[in-house]
Amino acid sequence: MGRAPCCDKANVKKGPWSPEEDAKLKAYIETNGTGGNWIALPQKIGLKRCGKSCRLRWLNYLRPNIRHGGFSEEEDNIICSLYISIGSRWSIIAAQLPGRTDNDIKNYWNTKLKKKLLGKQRKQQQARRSTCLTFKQEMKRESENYPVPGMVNQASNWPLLPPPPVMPQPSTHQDPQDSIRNLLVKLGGRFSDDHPQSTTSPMNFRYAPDVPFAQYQPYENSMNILPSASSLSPLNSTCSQVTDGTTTQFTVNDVDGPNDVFQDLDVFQAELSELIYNNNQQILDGFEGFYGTDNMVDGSSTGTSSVESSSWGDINSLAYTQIVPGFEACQQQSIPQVPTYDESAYFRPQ
DNA sequence: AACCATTGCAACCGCTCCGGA
DNA sequence: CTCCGGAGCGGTTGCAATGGT
Repeated sequence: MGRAPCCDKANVKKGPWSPEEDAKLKAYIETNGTGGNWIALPQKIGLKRCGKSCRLRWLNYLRPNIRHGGFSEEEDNIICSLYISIGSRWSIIAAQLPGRTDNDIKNYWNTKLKKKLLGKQRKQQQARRSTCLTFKQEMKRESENYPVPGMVNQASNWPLLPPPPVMPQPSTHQDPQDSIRNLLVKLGGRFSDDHPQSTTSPMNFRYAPDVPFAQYQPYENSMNILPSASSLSPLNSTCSQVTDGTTTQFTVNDVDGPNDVFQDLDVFQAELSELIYNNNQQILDGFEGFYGTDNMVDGSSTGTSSVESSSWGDINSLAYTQIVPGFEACQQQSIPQVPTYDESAYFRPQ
């Protein structure tokens, strides 16, 4: 037995709103307000619409000061940074962009922003792939000379690696109002350096909207937030390996300890581009496919839904593959069903 | 010009949260 | 404390507009 519908589905109109309906709804709300009861509102004004539909129409379209389209670079940055830090919590993101609705931002992300970012990445991947081909051939030659039955990517067979890419350095000035950080704290988030005693993971921030403001709970299994790419040098991270005979488990450690998040908003855009530029095709394809968070970093369950896992997995893949050299290789080794990827040659366990 | 594919956006659906009884 | 109903949210769908062949 399901829940009773909020309205009589047979007697409500669906689909696009007519100008007359818009005018009725707008006039009533501007005069009387919503009255705190959307369900009853359509009957009051003689609209054959579901209350939820009225609410949506008002919030997304009729409400004063609504802006549609024409997102600025600054807005792009805010959306990206918040998406990475708090995921697809569109209403929270929208709250930081005056005049924007959650629906608008959601649509903008899904239809433009994501593609825009991934488009850059694909170009870079093509360039990088050709470089990798050389290493692939090297590896193949070497494995033919020194075959190890049943073992792939064993450390002793790894080719010498090119030096890691030079990361953009953060600007030296410290932005006094780290707006994103402040926002997240304001929303009830937590940073590792705010609560040193709770550094159970190297980067243990997670936005926790379900936790009342200032009541922080440990999120030991939570997904880690993307730290400033430049604040975490690839050289300062290690990836330890434990093999149980059937699968290989990797753990990412940042030897520098807890890291602040979003150290400098000014370099965010460059960093984001850098992140995306430097990811492999498999992670990229994760946007269409799926990587659950259960397969992330420590392999522990996060308790998130599959849908949520997908989002966080995607974004955190982007983050970690940049932060930790060879993170993609970690992923592939702990997810045996994922086909082997040539660029694993870039990773060498320490 | 016609057809098909893609894109963008408005709207819907179903779920969770939350406050009041 | 439990239940119920409304509000709010995020994912998904439907369709018109646009672009490509």
